[in-house]
Amino acid sequence: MTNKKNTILLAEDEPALGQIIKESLESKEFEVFLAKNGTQALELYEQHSPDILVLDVMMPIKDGFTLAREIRDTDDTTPIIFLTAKSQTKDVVNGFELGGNDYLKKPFSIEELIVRINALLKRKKDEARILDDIQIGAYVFNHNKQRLTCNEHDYSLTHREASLLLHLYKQRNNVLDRTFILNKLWGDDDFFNARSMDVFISKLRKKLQHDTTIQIVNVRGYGYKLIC
Amino acid sequence: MTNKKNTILLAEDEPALGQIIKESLESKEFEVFLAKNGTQALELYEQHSPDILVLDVMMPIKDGFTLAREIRDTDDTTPIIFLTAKSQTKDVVNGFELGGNDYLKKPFSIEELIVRINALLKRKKDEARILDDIQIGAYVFNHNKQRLTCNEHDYSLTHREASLLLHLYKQRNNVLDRTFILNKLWGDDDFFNARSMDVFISKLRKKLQHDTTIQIVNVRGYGYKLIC
DNA sequence: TGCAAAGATGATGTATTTGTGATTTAAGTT
DNA sequence: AACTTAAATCACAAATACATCATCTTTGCA
Repeated sequence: MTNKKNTILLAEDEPALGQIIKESLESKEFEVFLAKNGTQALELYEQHSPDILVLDVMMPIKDGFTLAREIRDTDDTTPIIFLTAKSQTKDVVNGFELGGNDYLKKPFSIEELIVRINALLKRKKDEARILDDIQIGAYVFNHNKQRLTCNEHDYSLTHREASLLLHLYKQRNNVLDRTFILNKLWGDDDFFNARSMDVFISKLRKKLQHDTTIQIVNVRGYGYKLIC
Repeated sequence: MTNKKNTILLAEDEPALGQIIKESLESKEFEVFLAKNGTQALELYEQHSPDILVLDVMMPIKDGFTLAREIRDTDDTTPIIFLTAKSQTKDVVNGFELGGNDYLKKPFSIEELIVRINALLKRKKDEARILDDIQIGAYVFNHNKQRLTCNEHDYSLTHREASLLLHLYKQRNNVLDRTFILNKLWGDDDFFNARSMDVFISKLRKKLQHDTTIQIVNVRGYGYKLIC
């Protein structure tokens, strides 16, 4: 993926504070759009589709909470961090209920803001990753393309194989319940589907055999565990 | 899904504080396992596989950071909240780098802890949801089962249809780039794949026609936008 | 207004996927 | 050690998915 700067929309009505936060973030290789009220922030949001929003709660014309509510109407993925002078926990609750992802009380350290921004961006990236390459031992598994690659070996997986492997991966090093997976993928955990599932486990094992540290072990009566 | 209590592993060496947090959380319908040091916490973690971890950083025998590092070796999904008396931002940075998901400085309000716990649990649930039912207008879309349902209409989707719809959904109300989707799903954006994609857009439109508020609109030369 | 490029849609033959049966192997139990 | 139940593996017919072709419609622009 391209390695361009992450963009931040910063809404802060106090000019001096806004400027210093902006500069600090820019020095950490973020691209920052600074708005001095909620209305201006909404404009900048629509123009630039920033990666993350840092919103002061108390602003003239339109406050941070109202702005967040408007944005969340159509966009429930872009992370939001609220900044506030109020120390009322009621506001914290309010912020999270509106779909905020973090809440920082003034005064805060810039360092901490940056850490929390990075944590949310990392999460966002991790979530997207499910659609990209997943490392499993020496293999690369792409659920979306239904491919499983290991050195010169390159398998294309069927839908069943790919879904099953994804579930095993999501529970890696833990037992994945037979009935859970049968209900989830086959829709019903009857005898025949269970036989069918056996076959697909078998197929996956064959394709995963080039890295012996990876194993799909059976837990008799319960399910399967992907060890990697 | 079952509606049983969410479980919390709380590691806090100060007995009085530990007890009061435990009771507060229990009053909010959480099931709480209280450990008084990192070693005991690890045992409880392995016994109960809690939904979320709340770890005091400074503890005798084994501190919260060390514990987190051990847990993250095999489990990078269970959310971790650190509690600390230290106000050094260096520690906050440290906490997040170890794979922590939130960091609360003592003294904190119980209310705020609860809000942050709920925010992380909600996120966890949302992430799992990608494997479950997604609402699109009057439809229910299950990417995993490759099904699309609307009242009495019930379609089973092919892998291509399901993946395409998921991508459109993830970018809903925004333009999804043609070449992006071609590279992502077909692996290459040549002429023939583009024709193929047209066909699948067509098939999706047909299956989505029972709710007229949903539309896949073409943006000539760029891509498609799912409006819902 | 007309032309060229982009997009939409239906039909179809080929290739792939999957459920199921038959058979073998392994794991617990008495 | 015999027995019961669960799991593994192979093979194959029926069902399904997909690329591609042919044809038609829309859009943007000269």
